[in-house]
Amino acid sequence: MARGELGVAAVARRAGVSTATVSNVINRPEVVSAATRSKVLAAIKELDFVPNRAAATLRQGSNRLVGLVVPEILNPFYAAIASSVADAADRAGYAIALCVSHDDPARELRHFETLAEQRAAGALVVPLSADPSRLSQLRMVGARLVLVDRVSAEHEGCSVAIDDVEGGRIAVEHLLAGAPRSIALVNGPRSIPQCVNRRVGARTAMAAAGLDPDSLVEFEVTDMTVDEGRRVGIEIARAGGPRAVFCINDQLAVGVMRGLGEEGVSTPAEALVVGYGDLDLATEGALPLTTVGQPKRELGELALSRLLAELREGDSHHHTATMLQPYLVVRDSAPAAA
Amino acid sequence: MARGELGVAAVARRAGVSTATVSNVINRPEVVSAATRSKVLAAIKELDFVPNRAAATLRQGSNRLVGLVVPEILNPFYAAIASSVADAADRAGYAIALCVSHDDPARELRHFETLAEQRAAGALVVPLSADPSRLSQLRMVGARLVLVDRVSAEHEGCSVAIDDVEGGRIAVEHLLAGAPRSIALVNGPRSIPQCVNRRVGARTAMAAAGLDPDSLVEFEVTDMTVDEGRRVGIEIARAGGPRAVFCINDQLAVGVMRGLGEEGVSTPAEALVVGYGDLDLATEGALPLTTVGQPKRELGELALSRLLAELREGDSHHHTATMLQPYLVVRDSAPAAA
DNA sequence: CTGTTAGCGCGTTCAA
DNA sequence: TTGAACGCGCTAACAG
Repeated sequence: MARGELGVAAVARRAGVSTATVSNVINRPEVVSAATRSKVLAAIKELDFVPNRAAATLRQGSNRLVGLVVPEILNPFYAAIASSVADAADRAGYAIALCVSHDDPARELRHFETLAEQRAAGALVVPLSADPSRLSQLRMVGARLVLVDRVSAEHEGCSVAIDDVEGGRIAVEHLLAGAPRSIALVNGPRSIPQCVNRRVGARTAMAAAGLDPDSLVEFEVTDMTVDEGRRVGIEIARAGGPRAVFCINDQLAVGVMRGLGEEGVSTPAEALVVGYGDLDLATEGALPLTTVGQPKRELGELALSRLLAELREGDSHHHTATMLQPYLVVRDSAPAAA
Repeated sequence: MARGELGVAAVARRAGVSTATVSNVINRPEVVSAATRSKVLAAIKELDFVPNRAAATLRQGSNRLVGLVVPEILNPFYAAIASSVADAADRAGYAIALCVSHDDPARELRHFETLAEQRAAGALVVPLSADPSRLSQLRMVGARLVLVDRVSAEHEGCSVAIDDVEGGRIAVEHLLAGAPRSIALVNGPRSIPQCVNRRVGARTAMAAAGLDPDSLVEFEVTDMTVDEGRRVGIEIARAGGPRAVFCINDQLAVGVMRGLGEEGVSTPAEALVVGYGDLDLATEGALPLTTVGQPKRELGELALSRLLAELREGDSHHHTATMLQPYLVVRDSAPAAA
């Protein structure tokens, strides 16, 4: 109304029916006779009636709104999740509240509060820390939660993640197929779970090939950037180090390729490089980087569908922890073994 | 309240005050004496009271929620806008509803309806078409609108955009400083306003240098991708075409560099290339691409601040159309003239 | 500074 | 299948 708004009452009057009937036409059209229905719809159109969802929310205790809480939206990985979640939410008639925690736990907490105040039906969250106690505020108002890209034994609810161990494994498995003298791992800080897990996978692949996991030549960088990668690439080249390099992300891989190249070690002729993440810079062909792809779209879609299922099923719902499988994207930097 | 919820009344009882006082503590703390305030805050904490914004919205006619309607969130340009808008909204205590129209006008329209039903206070929209009539639904419920990255003479409201003409101009101006024999423009479809505007700027720069704008050697591609750019790069190289190339976006520029390179034309020694957009693939150093940078963060922040100003000022607000200036980011693909 | 009261618009009874 | 009436939780207006 806001502009002389009148609500269902006005529509009811106009259509010569009761407010309950108008409500039914909007929410359960199948329960209203075709004749009344079209009368009501006509009245709605004539009056430019816009249902007030706040009233419905107040009445029903929950809004058709789901929160999407991510650490960062500039990161293409999260952007991809947001994109698929937005699509799926759209189809289901839910609005999505974008919450960017920006690596700030306080901000994340404020977002939970806001979602609770809005009586969001639920939230998909990529939590900053796996500490589940922070999520209690949301549960308090009956919101359902799905953990995305993280798993937590303590989390009471569904979770959907991508198997980083497997990703590390297939990356190194692929490199080993080239029968290199030795293999390097360019890793990020151990404080990042992904780095830990991908490394575990890498070592698993070594062991599976009958090699000593400790023979993996490890480099650890603080910033997982192209520049750091380049530095490591130069170092590897000068030291005559491994000619097969698994980088924990694509930025590092790009840098390593450049660093190697600057020292006269060409890819893939003299060195193989595998990245991780399948960023646009790889996808769009900026660089022919062999990398580990992640089912980002499925991740988002599945997360939302788990949430909706929980909403639908209520207490009869039983939680699931899903692990999606990454896949190898073979390009020139590490071609398939002959 | 969803879990035996009781609302302000319960808090009021617990604190021994009236509901109005509780409301004041929440919304205008400065109007309540320190003593009562702390009593109320204590009660709120003890009861784990979570204000129900739906009720407030119902009462006030508008939610502290702004819609962000973008064509696509995977596009890093829009992701950057989303990021800055999210930050700014956060600071202002607004939630943001992410609406991805995905190049589908019907979906865009549904988003407007949803925002209207949620009684969003306003929306920042990057419209699919400049047709302003589609926005009426939102206005109908009193929502304020700010147009982002588009201008429309017919739009009743503020707008914030980036000056693409100027961007095209500085790009070609920079190339001209290298005193090339001639200049190529690799453009996208004329149906895209950005392509038209950047071209205008390019021609302006030609004219300003005393050259015939028609001497600009133009290539037009349908898909503005790396692959298409590569195709054009090869074509330019083989034809012995211009050795200074302005590409309408960074993907094309990357492709052109590659295509030229494949034909033995090296950058920047034998050819200069300038892109547009300053995508991550450039920023992160994947490729040392000289390009036109855009103040994306400012764009988002300013858009939201215009919206908030309009909300604050009400009818005394007067609309503004702001044009932000792009800037040249000089890297190796077209270094500064000696 | 604080209390009282009257709806905001809708979904849901319950009866007809 | 439809109608009448109630109240969800909150805030604006006014009274004290």
